[in-house]
Amino acid sequence: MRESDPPESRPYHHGDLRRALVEAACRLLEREGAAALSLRAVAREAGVSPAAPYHHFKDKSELLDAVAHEGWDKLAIAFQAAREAHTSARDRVRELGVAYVGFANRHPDLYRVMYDCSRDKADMPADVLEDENSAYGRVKNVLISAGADPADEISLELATIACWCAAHGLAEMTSFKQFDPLKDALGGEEAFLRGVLDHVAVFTKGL
Amino acid sequence: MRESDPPESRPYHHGDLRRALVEAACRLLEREGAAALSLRAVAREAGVSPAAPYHHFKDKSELLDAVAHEGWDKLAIAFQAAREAHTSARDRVRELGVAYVGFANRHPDLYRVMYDCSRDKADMPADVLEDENSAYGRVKNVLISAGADPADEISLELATIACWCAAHGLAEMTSFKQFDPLKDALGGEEAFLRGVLDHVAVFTKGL
DNA sequence: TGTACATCAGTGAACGCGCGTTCACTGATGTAC
DNA sequence: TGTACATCAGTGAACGCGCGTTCACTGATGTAC
Repeated sequence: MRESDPPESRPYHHGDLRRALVEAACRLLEREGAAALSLRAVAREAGVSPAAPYHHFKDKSELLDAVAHEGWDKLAIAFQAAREAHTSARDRVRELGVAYVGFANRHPDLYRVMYDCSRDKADMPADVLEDENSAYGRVKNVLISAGADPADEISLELATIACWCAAHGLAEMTSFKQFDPLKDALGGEEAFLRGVLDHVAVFTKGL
Repeated sequence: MRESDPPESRPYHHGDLRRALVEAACRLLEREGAAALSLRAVAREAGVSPAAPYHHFKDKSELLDAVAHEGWDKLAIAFQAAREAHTSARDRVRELGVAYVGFANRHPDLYRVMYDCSRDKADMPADVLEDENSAYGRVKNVLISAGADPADEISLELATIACWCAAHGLAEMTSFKQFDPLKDALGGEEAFLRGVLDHVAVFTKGL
């Protein structure tokens, strides 16, 4: 209801409709889920005509890209917090996983959009992979800072992929209702995540 | 074109339209992907009117369930083959993973449907979880037969979930084009999967 | 400081599309007598 | 063995829906003189 609260107060020109659309999309994702995320619905949520978004995005997929980008930014913040206060290599890798999966668990539909965009961009220029800010680069860096030997390239790549896949798998599956009893037995979502991640180890030279 | 090959030869009554629809759906998944899997498209592929499927399935989601079921059956066969000829606990767990992920890699869109159906059924009666033939039950059994202590219940559950999540994550991500160079360097898809899975270990009492 | 005008960022109606589902129907099948 | 009839498994036309996108438009803004 936010957008229709003062319906006549919004000026003809919006100010920053691009931003407003991305935020409306995020709100919709939380409220109605990924299946409800149509361009028209986003425009509606932002209180604007269905044609308006086309002044800011080439098409629907460009809007989705922006939403995904927003998501990765939010995740980066969650990572920042997790990086502190853990000393052992094992702990740091695990807590990165907890941060990643916890984020996906708190924003499952946003995470879906993020993941799908990455997937579709799978044939992007390779240097994106090496980007410090990409999830992939981030995982690799944590492994290195946790002691992995960067000289053993192939092994490090495989370990990074293993980490990311395990995190992604858990991220998608952690909301299975089937796990609820176990979560309760362990004392909540985070304890459950730590429990699962404690049963996995990643190997590479140096770890 | 299979269905329109002898277009006038098909009798008015189909014989086993239910089966034919499930097979048509699988063909569509391979050929056009999950996004193209509409009820109408399946009927079209089977050479039948859009209303015909309703004599065999309550609605679209019931057809999807049948397709997913078919998928799990196919996966079970792949598992059977993987169970043989590996002796060490580590190898057996890993080869189960290779079989699972390899299947998902060969049939990515079918795997999507299977996974989505499981997800939607997440509030099913709990005994499905314990079903020997469920992916979950199967993983757990391999862990036990590989030496995991079934008495340490919580730990075994967590290890099973860890396995399944890692497998699912890799299953979804293995088709990322970004990994192609590494796959080539290692000598193919299977070598890549073994490489990644070799960098992960699952812990529980007895392993 | 005031005005003309190009540009920008919206509107709202319309387009064609494919979807899931329903409906009244009809052709084929098989069973009872 | 032949026939009447209930039942089954299809047809094809139609429903309403929401979608992405385009279009001609108009109101607001800001810049040049």
